[in-house]
Amino acid sequence: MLHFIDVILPIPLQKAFTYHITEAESAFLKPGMRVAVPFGKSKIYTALVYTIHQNPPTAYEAKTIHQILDDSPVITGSQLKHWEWISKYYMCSLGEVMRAAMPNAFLIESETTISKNDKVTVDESDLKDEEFLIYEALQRQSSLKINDIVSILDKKRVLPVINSLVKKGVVNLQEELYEKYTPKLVRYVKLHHNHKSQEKLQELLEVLSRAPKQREVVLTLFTMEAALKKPIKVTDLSEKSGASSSIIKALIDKDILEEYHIQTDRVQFEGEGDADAKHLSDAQQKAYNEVEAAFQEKSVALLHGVTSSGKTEIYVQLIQKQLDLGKQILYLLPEIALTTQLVQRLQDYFGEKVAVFHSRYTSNERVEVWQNMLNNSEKAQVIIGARSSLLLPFRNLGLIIVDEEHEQSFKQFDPAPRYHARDAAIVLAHIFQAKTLLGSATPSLETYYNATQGKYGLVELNTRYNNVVMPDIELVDLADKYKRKRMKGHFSDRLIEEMTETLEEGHQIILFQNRRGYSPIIECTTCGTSPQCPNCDVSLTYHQYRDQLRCHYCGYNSLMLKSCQGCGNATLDTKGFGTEQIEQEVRTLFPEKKVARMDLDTTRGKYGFEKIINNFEQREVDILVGTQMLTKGLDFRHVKLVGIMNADNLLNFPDFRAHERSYQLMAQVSGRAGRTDLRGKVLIQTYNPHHNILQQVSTNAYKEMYAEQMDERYNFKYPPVYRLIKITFKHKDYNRVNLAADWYAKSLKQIFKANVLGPEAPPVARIRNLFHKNILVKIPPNQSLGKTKEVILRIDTSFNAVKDFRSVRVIINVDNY
DNA sequence: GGCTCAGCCACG
DNA sequence: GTGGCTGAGCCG
Repeated sequence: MLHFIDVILPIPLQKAFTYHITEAESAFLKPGMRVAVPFGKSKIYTALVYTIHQNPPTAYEAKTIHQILDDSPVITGSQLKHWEWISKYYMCSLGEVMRAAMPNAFLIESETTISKNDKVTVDESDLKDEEFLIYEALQRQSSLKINDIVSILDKKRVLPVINSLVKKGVVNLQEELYEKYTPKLVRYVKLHHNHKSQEKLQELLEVLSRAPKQREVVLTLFTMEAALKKPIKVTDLSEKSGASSSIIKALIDKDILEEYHIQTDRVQFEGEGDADAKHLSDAQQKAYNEVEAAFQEKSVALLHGVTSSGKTEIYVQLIQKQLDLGKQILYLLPEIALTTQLVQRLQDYFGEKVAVFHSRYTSNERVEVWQNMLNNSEKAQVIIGARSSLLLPFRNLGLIIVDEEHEQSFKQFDPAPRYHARDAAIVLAHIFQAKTLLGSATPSLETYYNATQGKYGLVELNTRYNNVVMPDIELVDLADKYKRKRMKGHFSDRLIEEMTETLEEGHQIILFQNRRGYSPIIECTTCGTSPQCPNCDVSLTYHQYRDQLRCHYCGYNSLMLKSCQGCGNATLDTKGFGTEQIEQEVRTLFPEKKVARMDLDTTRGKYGFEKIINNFEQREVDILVGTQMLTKGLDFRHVKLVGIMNADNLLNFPDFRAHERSYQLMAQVSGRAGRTDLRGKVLIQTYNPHHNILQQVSTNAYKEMYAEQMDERYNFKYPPVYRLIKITFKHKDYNRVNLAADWYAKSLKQIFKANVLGPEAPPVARIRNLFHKNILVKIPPNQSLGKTKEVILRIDTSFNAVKDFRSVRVIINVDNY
């Protein structure tokens, strides 16, 4: 009997790949183990065993695997089930899910190295110039990597040269595999076993009487061992005894001390772990009870609690309950809200049981969390993480909390898998028969819809913790202020008054402007031309702090122009404004106050935003200017005033969710005001003070907003009433994208008729020199989502059969909102 | 003519 | 994803 495995490879291919294995391997391998397999002409990749079977492939001879990498699965069965759902629902390959889920260190790849063949005497005249260069380099170095050769020859295509050398027998090729994960080893010391007996010890101390420093070290080691009763780190010994590492090394070299290594976790917990959970207020207790009651009947519940209502305390109670039942908890947050503040708080309650997982972790750190979870270790009972932590190997999940449920950053856009963490969380919980709690002060329409339809339980929490009053929200009419010349730059007299007062009282201010840079458009007042990005169809944004023009789509940048490229006049003017300009104006208005800016440009780097948040927390900054980053579940205690510089560019955003988003954004920023005993103040500057959304924000009328927006969604057939699938086409040839998109749309329309919109060019029709076109498929409530996807896949297959279309990149985005 | 580069295909 | 093949374009 022949044995085979189908494997998942971390590449975007739908196909299954079959390899031949021996009978012994077949008995040993289990789904979820990693194997190294040859793929393509020379490379070796990490693959995951998917199925083990006895069906030989008919069309080809299966290759054999290179080696087995694990002795037990690194992927659990429930994980595979979840991956399958993601791959099917979001129309991507299992390989793409695998790539997103697995820490990089698990995905070893081979690297080709070249060494010289000593068995052959080389006739140097037989070598071409390039071949000789490599031959020469090998005289000095025993082996070369492909990259080394690229730099020796200074060109990209080096493989033909190498192949020719192999043919001539001058060199040999090896494929080397590297295990990328390196455990962190900590050095420990103990007394060398030669000196363990009492008499030997006496002897030793006498010998050392002439080396007081070394004697001191040995004595310190004894006291430490006696006091701590656990292994002694070299660093600790050095610190306690005041001896330098060279003294300790001398003792080790003399076989007086013995060093050894213990593998340790890179991620160490810091919290106390014994803090008592805060007592719930009556309102919180009531909400907690209602959540529990909802879970009796439904597997998902929405906790709709106004900003500062103390949702976290309720989560803490729910987590404690699951821990008592011996279950794991996943606490999902938008990436940016994963600050040390919050993690610290939870570690104070749950100590070592808390594990954190997010994209700023290094590959090695991720492997450690992964391993802890596979072992169902005590250290991985409460997982706090961003979107991607959904893909971890849970063993015994009892509850998933999705906090700030409305955040759009839960949806992954690029690359595939384009999953929504909230929805994928509900499916994951279902696999474990666990519960999901969605929390938000401004729930997304689709979630609130599901809650009102009875699909989810609904719990409302309307009082703020400690009975802090909701902030007072005032709308400022910009048209009127400009007409009456009450503006200084982009600040109305009202905003300046409130700022002055707040600063005098010693409180802090947040200013919100949803655009980074200094100004989004530079325009020549003589001829009207404005500098455009050479690769994208957008105008360049001026960034003053580097005196640069930058494209926010492709990263292109150039120095700020001195004069217009069109007419040569030095009559350049700025249009529109971003965070930089606001920051600058604040400095002029309040020169003695400290201002900081928080946007993509100031938060690059591993701890970029944490630094800004901490500075603000510590009150080293009085005024914080920022983009929507400010809204994501950050806790600032001393902010009294929030200013929204211009609400209109939010409201006018070309997207069916613009109004919903604007409400959420403004309500969330407003929620940052007035945390302590004083009432917060929010000023919203706008040209449309009578806009319904602004009225609803200022009166905190979520339900009105919901009802009105739902009306529009019904009328215009948008989610949550209809579902959406967006299909994007990209190609560097304008005509080809158009033809391809037209063909695709025509095929779709034959089946879905008027529910196919487009093809339409997006507002920015060219990005990185690729032209874009979109088709939107709307799916009515009574139409099967699964069937719809089948039709799309069928059309996609025939599309790819057309030779001219194959090179057009097609991106299918399910639930593209 | 020979070389390089881009586009396209297949990979088990 | 990546190497190999093929045809188009460019310099000597």
